[in-house]
Amino acid sequence: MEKKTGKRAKGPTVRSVAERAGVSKSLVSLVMNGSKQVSEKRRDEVLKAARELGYRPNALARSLVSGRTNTVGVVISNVANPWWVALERGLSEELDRHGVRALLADPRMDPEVADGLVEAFLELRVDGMVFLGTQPVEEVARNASRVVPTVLTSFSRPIELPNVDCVNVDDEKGIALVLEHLCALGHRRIAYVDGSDRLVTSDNARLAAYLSQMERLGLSAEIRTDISDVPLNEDVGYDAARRLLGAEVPPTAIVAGSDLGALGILAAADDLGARVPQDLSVTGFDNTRLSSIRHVSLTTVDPNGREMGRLVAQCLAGRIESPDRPRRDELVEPSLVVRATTGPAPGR
Amino acid sequence: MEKKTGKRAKGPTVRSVAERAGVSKSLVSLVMNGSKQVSEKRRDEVLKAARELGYRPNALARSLVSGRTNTVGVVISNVANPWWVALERGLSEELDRHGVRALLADPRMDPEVADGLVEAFLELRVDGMVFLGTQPVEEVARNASRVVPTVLTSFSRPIELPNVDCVNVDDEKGIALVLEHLCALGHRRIAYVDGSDRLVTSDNARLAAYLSQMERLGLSAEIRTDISDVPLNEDVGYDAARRLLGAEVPPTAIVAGSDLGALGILAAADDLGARVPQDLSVTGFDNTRLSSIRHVSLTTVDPNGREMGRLVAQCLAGRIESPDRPRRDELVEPSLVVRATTGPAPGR
DNA sequence: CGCCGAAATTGGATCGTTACAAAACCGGCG
DNA sequence: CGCCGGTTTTGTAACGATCCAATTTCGGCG
Repeated sequence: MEKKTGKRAKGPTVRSVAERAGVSKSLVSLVMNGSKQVSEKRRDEVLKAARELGYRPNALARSLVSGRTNTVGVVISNVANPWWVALERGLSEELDRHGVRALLADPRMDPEVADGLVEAFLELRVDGMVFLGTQPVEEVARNASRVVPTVLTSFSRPIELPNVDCVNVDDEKGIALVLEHLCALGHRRIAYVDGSDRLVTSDNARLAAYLSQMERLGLSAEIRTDISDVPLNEDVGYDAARRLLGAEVPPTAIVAGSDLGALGILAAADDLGARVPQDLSVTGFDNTRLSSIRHVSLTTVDPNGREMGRLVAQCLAGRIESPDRPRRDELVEPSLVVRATTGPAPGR
Repeated sequence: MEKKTGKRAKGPTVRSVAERAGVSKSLVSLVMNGSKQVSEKRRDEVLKAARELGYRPNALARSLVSGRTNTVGVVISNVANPWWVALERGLSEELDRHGVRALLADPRMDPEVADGLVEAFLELRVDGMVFLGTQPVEEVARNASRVVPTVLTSFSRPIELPNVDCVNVDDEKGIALVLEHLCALGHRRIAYVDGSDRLVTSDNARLAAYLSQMERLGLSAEIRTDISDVPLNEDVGYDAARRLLGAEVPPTAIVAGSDLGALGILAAADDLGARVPQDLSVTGFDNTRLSSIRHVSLTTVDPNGREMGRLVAQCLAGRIESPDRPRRDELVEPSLVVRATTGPAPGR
């Protein structure tokens, strides 16, 4: 009847509000943006008209002219493994404070999908990008950083790009906390289990930390590692633990590079009849929800994700403000969460 | 030097590409959208110019005129509890197939944040919205559905709104699978543990299914429930199990309304010295990553999240096509995943 | 009463794209 | 050579907001 079929019903615009309130569209714009220099009277009239029409500003049009979207894209490497939740929370909270909103995207572990996703964000003209975790996105992140302010966080290995800020947990400190804890419990034969991303096995910060800290503690002779060439997961941890525990002189404690890996170790201990923590102590890394489950109660390192997220947001906000300022490389202090999987070394 | 300070560097536009290729901007637009009726020669010239300039179409401008963003907003009630992962994956995959991208948002369990998020999506003029899980978003979802095609999924209770599609797991079927499995193992004293969202305790579909199915199996006399008035989590499950197992004639099996609840039950059994599954069988619901951990190995119901996601996408795509078509209310068939927490009833 | 400066309001240009109708091109045919 | 039908190409008007310079309003003051 009143609308041409085929066209979708258009919502109210600044124009229709202006007509209804009997003012110019410029004034409506001023009111909607809370300008101080409009008279009380006009402001009320405009707001009333807007309410009556159910007016909602069109962010597309706004951003087109203003050049800012107040939106940042967050690419989460692997949504299935919820270590990122605390980080994302801190990030969003802090961004909120800057009037910016985070939109999340899941690349589904597929580099091509990741590519498309980032492309979509860039076409949307987001003000910045955050890459959360290495897996399928490293190359993509590189490219994005040439176009828009970018922050990387929780990459498993150091990345130095011009104009890109990085935020990471202090792996060295985290591993040190674990080893000191185990040492204090009398452990000496402490093994380390981890995986690696497909690209490089060489610079795994946690592994490096294990090696240097063992040395510092005078335990160089006890160093034993089992490093897979795929990312650490439960199965990888399980297999590694079976190998380590099957040795002639098995370790009394196993440190894993992630909570998931530690779970695999726990399962292996179960299967081999080793009691935790009486016969074997096990630690994880990340303090995911998994580790806090009563049935698991894993001693682990809390990377302080919320704080990391907050830092990421601050870096990003800063770089949006001044895109060419020198790069920041932040380390966040982790803490140790002692639960039920660590105890005194056997025979002590 | 060459750019006025203060202004952010503007990227190449359809106009600059046109100039460089020596054609009109209309033609550039046609080429970028893959129109069939441009000559080979022009097409190549334009593409070359675009490549050289690093041109990237501005989705804001495009959407402003076309009226479509090819983007849908997905609000995930609680990102921390990863039951939604499979669903989101199915959803995104299917949307991809329709040329639509999903942007996720985390309301952080805060209704106000949820409100702001949805408002932002609407201002971005997304083509549709998906609400994934009840918690803080129900009212918000109601409002959104008046403005834009909307699909609800995994709401804990049935919602009937005009023009809103719903996709859910068939709770009745899922509970039936569990009870039949336990019955076949010889269990009769099968208790049920669940929570509820703060709004309504009354219509919890899984609880209702438990009641009706127990009756169907001739076990009306054995019905025993422990329903909390907060959402089911590990602690709630733990407390419920302690109460149930402390009874004079304790159940030989406990069915939980979620995996997390089942984990609490497992922990309680542990603490009370009840062996699982020899003394007590336990089942969950959702088949989250948690349940598949070797150390847990929970028998649970798999809601077939991927399929649900796919259906959500189809509903949404359909409703974007024709916003006023009758509402669809889909149920997805779940399946039973038998792991290590269920076994023959004691003394059998 | 007329004029001043500050405050309030407005018109029109602009952002980067698509839509649409009009114009240019092109080979062949009468 | 002029004209015809069909394909290519182009100019111009949207889309819905913001920005900015120009204009109107207004209270007070000489």
